[in-house]
Amino acid sequence: MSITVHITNIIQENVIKAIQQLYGETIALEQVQVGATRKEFEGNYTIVTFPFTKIAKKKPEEIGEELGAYLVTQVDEIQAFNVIKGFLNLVVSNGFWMDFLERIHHRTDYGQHPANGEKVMVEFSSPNTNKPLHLGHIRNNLLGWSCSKILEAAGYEVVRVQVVNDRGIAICKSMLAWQKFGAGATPESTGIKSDHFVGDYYVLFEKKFQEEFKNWQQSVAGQQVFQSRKKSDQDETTFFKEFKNLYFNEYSALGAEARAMLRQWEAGDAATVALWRTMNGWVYHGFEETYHKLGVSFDKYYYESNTYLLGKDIIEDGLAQGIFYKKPDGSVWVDLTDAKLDHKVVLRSDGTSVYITQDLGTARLRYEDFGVSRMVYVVADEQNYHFQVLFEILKRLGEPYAAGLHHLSYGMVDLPTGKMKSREGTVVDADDLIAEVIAEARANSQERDTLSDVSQAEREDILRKIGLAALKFFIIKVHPQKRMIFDPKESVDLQGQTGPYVQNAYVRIQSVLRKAEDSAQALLKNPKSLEYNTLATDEKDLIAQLYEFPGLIQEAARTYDPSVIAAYCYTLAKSYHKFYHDFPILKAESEAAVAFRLKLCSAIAHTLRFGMNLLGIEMPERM
RNA sequence: GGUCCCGUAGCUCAGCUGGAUAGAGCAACUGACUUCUAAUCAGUAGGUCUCAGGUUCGAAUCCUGACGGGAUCACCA
Repeated sequence: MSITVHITNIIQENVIKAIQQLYGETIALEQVQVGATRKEFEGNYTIVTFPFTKIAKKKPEEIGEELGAYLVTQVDEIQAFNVIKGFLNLVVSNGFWMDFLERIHHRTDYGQHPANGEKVMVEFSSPNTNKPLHLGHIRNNLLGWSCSKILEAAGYEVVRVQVVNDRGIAICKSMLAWQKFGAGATPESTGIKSDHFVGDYYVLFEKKFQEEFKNWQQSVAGQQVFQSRKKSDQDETTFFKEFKNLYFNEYSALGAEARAMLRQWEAGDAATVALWRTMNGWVYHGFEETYHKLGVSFDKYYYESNTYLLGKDIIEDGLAQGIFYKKPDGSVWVDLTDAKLDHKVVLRSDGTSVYITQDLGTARLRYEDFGVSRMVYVVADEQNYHFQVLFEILKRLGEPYAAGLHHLSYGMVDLPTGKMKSREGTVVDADDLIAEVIAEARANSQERDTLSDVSQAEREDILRKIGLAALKFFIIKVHPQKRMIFDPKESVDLQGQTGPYVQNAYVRIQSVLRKAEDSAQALLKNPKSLEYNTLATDEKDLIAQLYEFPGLIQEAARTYDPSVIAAYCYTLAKSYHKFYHDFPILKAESEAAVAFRLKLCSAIAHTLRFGMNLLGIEMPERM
């Protein structure tokens, strides 16, 4: 976007001048409220005059009249005004809108801000390697991806990373189950997508473990434990449910084997490490396929197997600086009670790391790797407390990037029946879901029969774009902070406030431009459009909406909130659909009108495409 | 129990740095395709913005307190 000052700033500054001249008081910029004029009134921008009544000692209406008169004479872009109660509505001149459209209609990157020299890291996805990706990961990936795109559009250089949790007891469970029951099967030999293949062994382990646990519960040993350890009024079922973890760690044969495997892995046992590499390799292969389908990618992968020992040096730093303290047993703590965050262990008494030690170390490592001034962590809201603690510690340590840390926290995706639970088999698988939405788009398209003349490959590409748009838009349009409900049984909507609705506005424009053929190019360059001086309200509104786009991107970047871009794209598409319905374009009343409307269409198409791209949504040329 | 988040139409969601009559979509009902793609448009109906106080010229929006839902408060990750 050009460096031109937004018109609301011009208005604000002139209101300040007017108040100075008329009433002899100096006010701050923030005191001048300039908003968009509501549809029912005439005008583009509205100033609220109530706050000035004390300064002016006049009625809001009088102030409105006086300010309006001043602005019309002093500001070229303001053509007229009207006052309704305490609201001063300003009408921006046609010339201003026309000039603006002339400047941007050909720009495919309208909305892109110039580089600001700042580098920001966005961490997202961050899966465990024992299970395939599910609906929760989809929300995470979409938020992370669009957040990074928005930051780029706002002028940042972005580094996309993910931290892969590739170690620990969970992957050992899959490994063990495969070793014991797999009989040498591979993803290739079974034809199962490789991350699902590994996930199936994780599920198999849990199944075998449950069987073992059940048998033990009936055994003499199990009953003895129940009798001796149960709390007074606890029944058998409840007791054993709560006892599960302890059983795994202290009684289970399978548990012992899995833990032994983890120890061997940590000791660097060659065979165990080889198996671990093989199975994680399968998982990564499957993940990449899903990422590819989702349209996300990463610049750098951090593996916890490499980073889980990091952070010890930071502990030393913190102790030296007196930020941490050591307990007699050797464990290291931080006192964050003055930040309302309690005491927190940062190193175990045996000298090994806890989760946050690793995160401290990884933060510093990333800074050393990329020199970013900001880091955004896209992680579900169940970790809010963890990130408050992490950021507070990094701040106290005086890390150079500490002021630029942000936790993009998002709510869980619930099913109509409640939470997704893997144990109850209600987890919505990412690959299944993607396939379903595309199938839905296909079914819908067949009824419509508008794509019968395109090639098979092209049609599949279009359907893929439509299906994914439906899914992505549905998720992105909800404010990240809110929990959202997703009903997988009810097929994703393709009509109304949806991705395909926005795509359709774009497709209609492309269709018009195709119809205009050669003349379109000439008309798009035709300065005659400037002679079109009877701008209808709908046309003016469309240009005014386009005008707000760059500012909105900044807003979305500032608040790390992609949902505002989704809302914008929808509103713009809605306005266009109405315009398209009510106004002829190629058969407009004059050559100037045709040229103008084509430029308007072109600008809208570019903006919609750019905006949807920020959400990770591709635009088809037809549908 | 402490802390944090959420509560807006039957359903899914906007609006929340205080401003005009609280907006969309879905579902329901009515109408518009010989005219640039009807995945569209126009209309009807649907609200105690959870509740109660407070601040203000003005509160869905800010403050306090209830109520309801969720998360978290491990030498787990």
